[in-house]
Parts: sequence; structure tokens; C-alpha cells
Amino acid sequence: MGRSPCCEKAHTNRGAWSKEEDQKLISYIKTHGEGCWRSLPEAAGLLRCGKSCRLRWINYLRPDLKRGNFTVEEDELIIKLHDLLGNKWSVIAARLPGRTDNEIKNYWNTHIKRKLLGRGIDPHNHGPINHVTTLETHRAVVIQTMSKGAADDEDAAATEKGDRERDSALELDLNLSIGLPR
DNA sequence: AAACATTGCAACCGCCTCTTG
DNA sequence: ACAAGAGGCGGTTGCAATGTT
Repeated sequence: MGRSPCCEKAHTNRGAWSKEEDQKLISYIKTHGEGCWRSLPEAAGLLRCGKSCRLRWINYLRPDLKRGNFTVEEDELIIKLHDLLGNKWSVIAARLPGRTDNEIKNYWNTHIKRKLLGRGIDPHNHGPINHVTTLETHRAVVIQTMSKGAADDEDAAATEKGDRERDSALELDLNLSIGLPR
């Protein structure tokens, strides 16, 4: 048996947000601040799931959001950060003021991927594209990953500590790479 | 003008991590 | 130490807008 859902779907609105819903959410957060997302919908008079409210606020209603087209500088920074971090959209977003992880993720998938492919760069590993071997390499990686899965479970606990150490090292490396102070 | 294809992005889903009791 | 609940994240989907035939 899985976890219980975060909200009762039968009694919540889904899909696009209306102006009225946006206004309710904005005015509630302006008055009470960001708090318990689970109880917020009822308190704010919204028939929405808490997660949905959080997403709407973080990605579209927050007053500090930049919106509009990405600049060339932002493009290059995203590419650089993705090269260093991979699909860590929230970490990348943290380094782009006014941008959200969802926005960057969408922008990556719709624009930057194509841009890199146009330059002959593989968007996954940021290396040059080898048209002949790409498919074979991909297959090999999939097979390797699948057979490696079981062994990884056992190693997971052991690698967790290493991950944290690597993350902090990466943080230093990252700041140096994009020209920020440590 | 209509039908169809493609693109872009808002929103959802499910899993993982963190916090709390 | 453990379980449960809440928040956070990345992957994916659905659909409106736009472009093409």
C-alpha cells in the first residue's frame, strides 16, 4: 500500500489557475506569509492541493520573479552550471536571481538543448556529439545502469557521506567556475 | 480558411529528503 | 531508532498558441 495522497482529489480544482484563485493566494501569503502549505488552501479559501499552491506561488506569483526572456549571459551561465551540476535545477535556479527551477528546466528542454545540439555539443555530457556511436553508447549505458542497480542499493548508504563531501567540494569549485566568492 | 504539426510552458505526479514526535 | 507527515525536487504530461501545408 502506498502513501496517502497529499490532498483529496475529488474536492480540489485542477488545471490552470484563475485570476480569483491567484488573488486569494497572493493576499493570503501577503497577510500570513509562506507557512504550512498543507493547511493553506483551506485557510485561504482555495479548493486546491497545498502542493499546487506552493508551485503556483514559487513559480509564478512571487513578487521577486524576473519573467521575460533569458539573456545571453543567463544562457551561458545555465549551460556552465548544468555542465557542473547536471539536472540539479533548484541549485541552478538558486544562482539565477528571479528565475525558478521549473522555468530553467523548461528553458533547458525547449531552447538550450537545441542550441547545444546546433553547436555539435551533447546536452547530456557537454562533450562533442559522435553521431555514429551515440546510440550504441546510450544502449550500453542503459544496460550497465540496469545491471548495476542492485549493487548500488547496497552501496547507497556508504556513498551518502561521500556525496555530502563531494557536494561541498563542488560548491567551492562552482563558485570559482562562475566567478563568485567562496 | 481549414486541417494538421510543432512548440512552449504551466501544472501534475510520484519519489526522496527532512523534520518532528 | 523509528515512523509518519510535510516540503521539495525532477521528470513528464496536457493543452493553448503558433507555424506550416
